[in-house]
Amino acid sequence: MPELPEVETVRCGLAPFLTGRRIARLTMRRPDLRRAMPADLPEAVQGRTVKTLDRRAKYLLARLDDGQTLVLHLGMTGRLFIPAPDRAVNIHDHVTLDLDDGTHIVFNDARRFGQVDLIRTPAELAVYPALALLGPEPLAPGMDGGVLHGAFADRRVPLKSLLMDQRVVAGLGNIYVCEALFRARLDPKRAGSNVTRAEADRLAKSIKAVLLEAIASGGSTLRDYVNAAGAAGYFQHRFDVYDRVGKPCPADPSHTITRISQAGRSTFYCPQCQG
DNA sequence: CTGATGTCCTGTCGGC
DNA sequence: TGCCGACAGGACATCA
Repeated sequence: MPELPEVETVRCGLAPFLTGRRIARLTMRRPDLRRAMPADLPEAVQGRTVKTLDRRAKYLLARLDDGQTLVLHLGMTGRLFIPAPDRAVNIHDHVTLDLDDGTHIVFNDARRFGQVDLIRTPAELAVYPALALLGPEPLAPGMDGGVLHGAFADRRVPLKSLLMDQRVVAGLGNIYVCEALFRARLDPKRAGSNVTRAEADRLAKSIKAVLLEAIASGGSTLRDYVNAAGAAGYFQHRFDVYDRVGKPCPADPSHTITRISQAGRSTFYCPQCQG
């Protein structure tokens, strides 16, 4: 579900509530997500104070005062939010957090593709596989066309798949890959190795632009995503190509947005503009 | 190494 | 209205 802009929106919304607060209680209502949560998670974090809530790619990292890191990934349908006072407990509320000031936070994930894990030490954090293999943050100052061009060299994989690969650039998913490729007017089927430096520059700028705009809009809400307060984002109204099969191309209304399948996922693009 | 496919799980939507 | 299949924002394993 949530790609980088949605995760960043959640982080911004929850950080003020979590930062400096002590975890009074963590409740595991259902530990068997895609990977099981550690059985001793509640005891391990109880009484600890959250120093910061950070984001790496699509992962949220709550740094605790004893050197532990609580890792959360929202998968496809995960939500992390502060429920309204009258909200009833839902069967997909897998973890709840109670903070020392009475704040209540819910991790809800219908499809259970998400992840909640505890990294016990900084040393363990440094080698945690899911994080250690991640490529550069797309919004980092150093992430430019040169980085992409280097990562694309000798790769015959299509651009779409390369950008979905979290080792190439970390945090993009199906929506923003499609949107960035359209903005850069690049064919999703193009092999990485024949992308020029100028095209890579264009792509890097397009990725940054679409992510920043999406973050400014509070992310995208298709089915499940909601921000920290449980509200929907707005960026879905500004998609150029994603989920717009048969609709006119925003750049030239005489063209039609088309859907193809790449690596088992839908790709939306304009065959003329991105030819 | 590559690229395609399958898998985890539940919900929703469109078509009949 | 009800049923059924297709599809869904991620990440990873497995296969040829």
